[in-house]
Amino acid sequence: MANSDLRVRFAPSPTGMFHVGNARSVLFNWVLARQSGGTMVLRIEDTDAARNRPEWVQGILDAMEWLGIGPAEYEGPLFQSDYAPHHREAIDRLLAAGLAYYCDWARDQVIARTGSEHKGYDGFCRDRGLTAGDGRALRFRTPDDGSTVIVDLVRGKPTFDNKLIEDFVIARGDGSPVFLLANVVDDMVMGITHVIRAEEHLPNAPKQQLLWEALGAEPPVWVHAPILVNEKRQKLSKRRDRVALEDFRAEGYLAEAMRNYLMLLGWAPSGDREILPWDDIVAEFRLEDVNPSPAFFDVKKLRAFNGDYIRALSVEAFVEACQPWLSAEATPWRAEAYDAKAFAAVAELAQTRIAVLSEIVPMVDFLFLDEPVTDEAAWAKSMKAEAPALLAAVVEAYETCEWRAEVLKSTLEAIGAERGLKLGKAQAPVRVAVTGRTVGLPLFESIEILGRERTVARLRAALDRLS
RNA sequence: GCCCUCAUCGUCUAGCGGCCCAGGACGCCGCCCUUUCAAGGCGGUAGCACGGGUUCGAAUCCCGUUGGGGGCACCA
Repeated sequence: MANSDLRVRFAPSPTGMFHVGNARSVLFNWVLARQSGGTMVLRIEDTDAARNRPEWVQGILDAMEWLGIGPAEYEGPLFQSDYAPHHREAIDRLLAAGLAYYCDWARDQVIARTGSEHKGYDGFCRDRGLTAGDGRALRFRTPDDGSTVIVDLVRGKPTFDNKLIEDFVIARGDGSPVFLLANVVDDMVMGITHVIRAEEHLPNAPKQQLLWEALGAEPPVWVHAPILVNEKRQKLSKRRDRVALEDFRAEGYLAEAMRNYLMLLGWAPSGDREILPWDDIVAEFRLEDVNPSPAFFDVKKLRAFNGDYIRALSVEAFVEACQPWLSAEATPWRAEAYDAKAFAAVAELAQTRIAVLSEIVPMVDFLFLDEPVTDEAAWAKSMKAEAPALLAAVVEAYETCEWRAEVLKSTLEAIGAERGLKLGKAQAPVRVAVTGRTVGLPLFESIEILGRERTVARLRAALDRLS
């Protein structure tokens, strides 16, 4: 699609958390703008004072930047609150055209009148000729017959019976515009041609299209992307589910993996590929091919993607990527104890063993801790009857043998063999004594890097504990 | 309740009337490799919701049923 006139927008409200659903929405918008040579505008919908704080806005900008959508990639940020004059003007026009009227019925009165919470407003104030007044909201006069058909790139042409669209509120009793109106006016003023958002907005589309038409403008093309659901198939919620982009980032998910995974929810590239270069995704993505049904946001699969991305990193890049977790204030070891060279030496071995970057900490902590954190279950499982004698023999040998992984291995192998133990069995008590765990990096390479002094000391400590 | 919407392995999906007794990926299970654990390799498990049509032929088209989801504020 080459259409440099295309203008899309990402319009989050600064509610304090950028979640994966938001991430997918920006990505869809941005990809479409990018591949058409069009423009994406970022509009912060800050009209609700209750949920509007400067740091939340920064959070949106940061999240986008992390995803690879920096300031140069969009127009804005524009703020809805700056467009109040336009909202006012639109309201006046609708009023003048007889398409809007004042109504003093509050929600609970509407409910009392119809006897149901879900029947909705029935147009009671339509012809009461109310003028502007304190507490009187402004309602839009919707058509009595016909239907409203919206053009939606992923869903075809959803059709709504106008009779069923109530005369909805466009301005509150205090005169302030409501989302339905403000959102439309902003899109009109900003020249938006394609409104790409989540499916939860689908029911708003006919109302908004009616507004576009009433205001004399050509409605946009709509795109209602399927919502993301949890394992119980409910819409992802920040209260219930793990959805904050920042949390995934803090846990060590790579932005590249995240955006690749997100784009594959509801869409698939050609061929049997899933993990593919971002440029390929940008080139191939088609909104028309997006599956309209809700998609489960599967963290397990995201994790698998992330592991793939981690393994695809060069060792240098991997070392670099791990730094935030190794030098964080929360590391279990003292900051001075961290040894960059030692880490660089084991990095390659660790790279295939973690799926999210934060897992690097328990993987290498034994190198920087004065004493390893001993997992008691691991200890109980590995320190069997033959352990004392075996460890004693290992101490003796390790005090003098050449300090190289191959030698350390063959030495232990020989000691094990004397006792009828294969290497797999013989290494267990040594591993627990040195690293505190039953699983981890290849043992002899780890020991070589740890050094003779510390290794022997740990073996001795374990021996002490056993006696 | 009303409106809208969706429906291929447990999950994400390929499939757009014959190439499909349905392909890939995640998960799960085996085997190989192996210094634990990973990674990697090989193999396996499992699906077209149901019922009617249309057609020589349907996962693919139509209708209905069932089931899922979203929405129904003077929030956004």
